[in-house]
Amino acid sequence: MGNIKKSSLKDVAAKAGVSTALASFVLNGKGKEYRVGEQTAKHILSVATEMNYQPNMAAKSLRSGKTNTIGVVVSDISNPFFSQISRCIEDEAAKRGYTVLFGSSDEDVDKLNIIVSNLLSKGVDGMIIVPCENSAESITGLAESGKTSILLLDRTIPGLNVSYVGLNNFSAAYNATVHLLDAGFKTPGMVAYDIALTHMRERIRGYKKAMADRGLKDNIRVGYLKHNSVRKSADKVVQVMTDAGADALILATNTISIACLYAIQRLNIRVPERLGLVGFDGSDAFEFFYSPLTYTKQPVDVIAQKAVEIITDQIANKNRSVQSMLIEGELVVRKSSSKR
Amino acid sequence: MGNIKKSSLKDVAAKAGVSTALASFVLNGKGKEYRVGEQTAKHILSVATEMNYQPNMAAKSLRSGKTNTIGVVVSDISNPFFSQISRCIEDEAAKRGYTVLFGSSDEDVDKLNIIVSNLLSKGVDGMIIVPCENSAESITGLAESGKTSILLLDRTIPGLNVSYVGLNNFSAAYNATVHLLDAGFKTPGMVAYDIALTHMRERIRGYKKAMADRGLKDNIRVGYLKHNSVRKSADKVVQVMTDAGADALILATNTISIACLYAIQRLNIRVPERLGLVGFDGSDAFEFFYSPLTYTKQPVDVIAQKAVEIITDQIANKNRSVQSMLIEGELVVRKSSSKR
DNA sequence: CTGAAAGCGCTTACAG
DNA sequence: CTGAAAGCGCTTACAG
Repeated sequence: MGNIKKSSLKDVAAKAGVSTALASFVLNGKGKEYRVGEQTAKHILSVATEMNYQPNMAAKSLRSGKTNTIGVVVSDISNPFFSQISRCIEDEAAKRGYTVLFGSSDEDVDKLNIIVSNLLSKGVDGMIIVPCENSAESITGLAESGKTSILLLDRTIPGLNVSYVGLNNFSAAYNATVHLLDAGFKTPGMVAYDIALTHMRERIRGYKKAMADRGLKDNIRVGYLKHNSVRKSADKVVQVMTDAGADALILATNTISIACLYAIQRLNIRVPERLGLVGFDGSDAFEFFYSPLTYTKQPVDVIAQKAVEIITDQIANKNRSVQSMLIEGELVVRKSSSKR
Repeated sequence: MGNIKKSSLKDVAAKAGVSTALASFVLNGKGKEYRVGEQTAKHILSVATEMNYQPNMAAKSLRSGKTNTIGVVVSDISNPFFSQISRCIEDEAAKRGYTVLFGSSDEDVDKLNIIVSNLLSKGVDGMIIVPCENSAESITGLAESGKTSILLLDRTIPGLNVSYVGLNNFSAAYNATVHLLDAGFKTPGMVAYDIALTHMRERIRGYKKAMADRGLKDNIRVGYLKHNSVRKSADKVVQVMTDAGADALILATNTISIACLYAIQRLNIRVPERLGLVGFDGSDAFEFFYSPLTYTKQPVDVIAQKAVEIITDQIANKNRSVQSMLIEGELVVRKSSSKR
């Protein structure tokens, strides 16, 4: 039992009767490149396997300046949207030989800064960041420092020339609104967050534009939930908006959707008869709500895939070539938005 | 822009006009211990801040043999139960100065082995592992190698003397069964997975024991879902069990619960009139199912907290002192298990 | 084709 | 109270 010393490159080299250089070449698959004898190579490999050699990543990193690690800062990894996207990022990164380090900012700049700073210490080769409110300054600083590659996810920072992958929020909200209008609803409103982040702004803008395009400028109603008391404010906002005449609601995020469903259940409002509904992101809860929810589905796998693709590309090519990409959402139509 | 060189300890020391030793002591909070002059200490600290010094973790790890990192291997981080527990682990670990590295095994030994091997390379100080089927051998090997501290989560490996934190599955299932019987159901059955893992075995054992204690040995019915086609097999199993006379079901995991709810909805079985229900783990979906679900709640935060506490303790004390802990679940009673 | 050696950034006995 | 120096495990020019 216990304390079996891990074998080092040196041990392997010694046992194989070669120099550490040779062992290193072979073990890193650079045997051909450095024209190591085929016999020698095979021998080294078998010795390494036999000794159960595990390279010490700390040493590798220290020497190479690369960690093959990317940091991912989301809002909260226990939120279904982010846990799904994290899982996809993990898989996609693994395919490319990268390990992922996660952190949850809770939409708080201070936490975000601490996480970023830790990731920097860990020497991540790049970071995928979901920026939170008031994080523009520190992220800009990070980007300009050139210490690591950055890609923004889900939301971007206007004016900052950094890669970004996210949903086409504008069109998603636009389409949801048009869908409700086409289904016969007259005065759809939107329930959003009281935050100034781009994804939210774009969703609101998409809704407003659709209303304006249909000549319903005067019926635009946006209700704002407080980020730190979603459930409570949902009760109020849903009440206020329906009282004011909204006959349908576009729920601007996953969490907002759930919170509003609870509110609607409590307020006993009939869906879709008295209130049409379009949710965001999908959830098992949407299926079991008595009137299954129509919702905008984000292709999480595609988003994750593109994000990892771009960031690893950036890392590999050392090019600061900024690439951004908007992914189109998909409207999944169900009962909650059917007038009849 | 670009390529600002990160400042090293040496840079800080040079600028402060001291040796790297001194700088190292002070920056690691060991100034007192090594009796560094207070002036000197302050000066070093301010220079470090000014230069925005970030220690290079790779170098620290290489030198110290510690990474202040723990690896966490769950089944699937996008599964709500695991994403929640991961989040709690992250927070709890951060409090203690540890960073967490996650991996998802998908209940597959090969994937688990790859992840473990990667974590070992990364030099994690300890691992929290949710063992999957057939992983007993490799985990035993890992434990015996003494290369890292291990704690098993959610499930354990019988006969392996390793720390373990998980729910008291036996009593959770026992209580759920008794609850259904007390509520007036006569022939509750259990829907479980076709796997031999301890958490599942214990839940089944708890159910059977409760039935036996109530003299209902002959009415014991356990239906097994296939792990790789949960939804499909749920349709069949629910049908078969109700046909066979089950008037209530205990759903043995979160995923099983959701799958069975879909099946019940499709089969149009009235809950709780024709079928009483107790789910597992909690979910928003449970709330919106037309007959809100009674369920066994796992205190995820406590489980995560204990797990991190024990593993960090093990790491710090280098003691192989094995500690195990069973956490009691809580039955949240709702409509789905009320006869009237 | 192969080996000896420098050096990545840090910590820590060891001297003073 | 402070400094010079070894060494953690690896990679990679540089010689041969």
